[in-house]
Amino acid sequence: MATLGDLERSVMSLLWEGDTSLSANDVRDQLGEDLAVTTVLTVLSRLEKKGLVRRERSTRPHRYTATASREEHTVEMLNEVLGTASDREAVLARFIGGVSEEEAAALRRILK
Amino acid sequence: MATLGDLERSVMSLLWEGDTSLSANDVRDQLGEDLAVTTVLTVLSRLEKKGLVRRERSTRPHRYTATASREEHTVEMLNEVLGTASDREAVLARFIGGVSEEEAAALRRILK
DNA sequence: GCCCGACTTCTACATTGTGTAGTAGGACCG
DNA sequence: CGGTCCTACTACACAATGTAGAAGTCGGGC
Repeated sequence: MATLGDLERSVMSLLWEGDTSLSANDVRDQLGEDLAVTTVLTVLSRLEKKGLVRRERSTRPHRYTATASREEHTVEMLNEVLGTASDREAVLARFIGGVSEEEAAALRRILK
Repeated sequence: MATLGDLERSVMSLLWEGDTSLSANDVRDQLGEDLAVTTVLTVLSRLEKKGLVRRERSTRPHRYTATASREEHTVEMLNEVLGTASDREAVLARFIGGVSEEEAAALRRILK
């Protein structure tokens, strides 16, 4: 399971928000908290190991980017959760039954 | 986040499967592994604290039941994940776009 | 070619969640 | 009253995460 800690999530948010790649220092600056750069580097390494982040090693301050968009990642999570269901259709039915009317309309369009 | 460990998940499976409430001993017996009852009790307590399990304290071997069905729980998880999305519709679109044709048909029916 | 400063890697420690279980205490049955 | 059954409390190991210092490396200026 790719469960993220608070700091990891914050870092991913930054990488998902901006469309440019960031260096460890960029990340540290953009996070509100006052962290050591090594802390950020550790987190980035862990995220890389988890496959959520790609690291450009050829440039000298290495630059980091998310391997998938936030939406793609969220969909992966959804599918992971749905994968644990014994009765997928029952779960989908309830889940979809719970979305707003607007969203339901959008879904009808998509399913056409 | 209500993320479950392996043993916790196994116990929840038992409680979700059978429709009767179970005592700690029942759970221990029905799990394949050879665990101490105290282990099972610890896990059940933690699940209770997480709100996944209800404990009947009035009977002498306390009896345990899941507070929600497996499907309900899965839907909760899905909503939790969806809640982290910035663009819900985009996520839903991708997610729903990925289900099988059969499931899509079922969803169309539900959305009517 | 060599050194300095920036950058990365390695190592480390605290905290928390989970698996696992022993031990002690309360209630009941005989 | 003693044994049995059950629960509560306590404990410990292991992994994940937040946090950072110390040590190593690399590129650019001299």
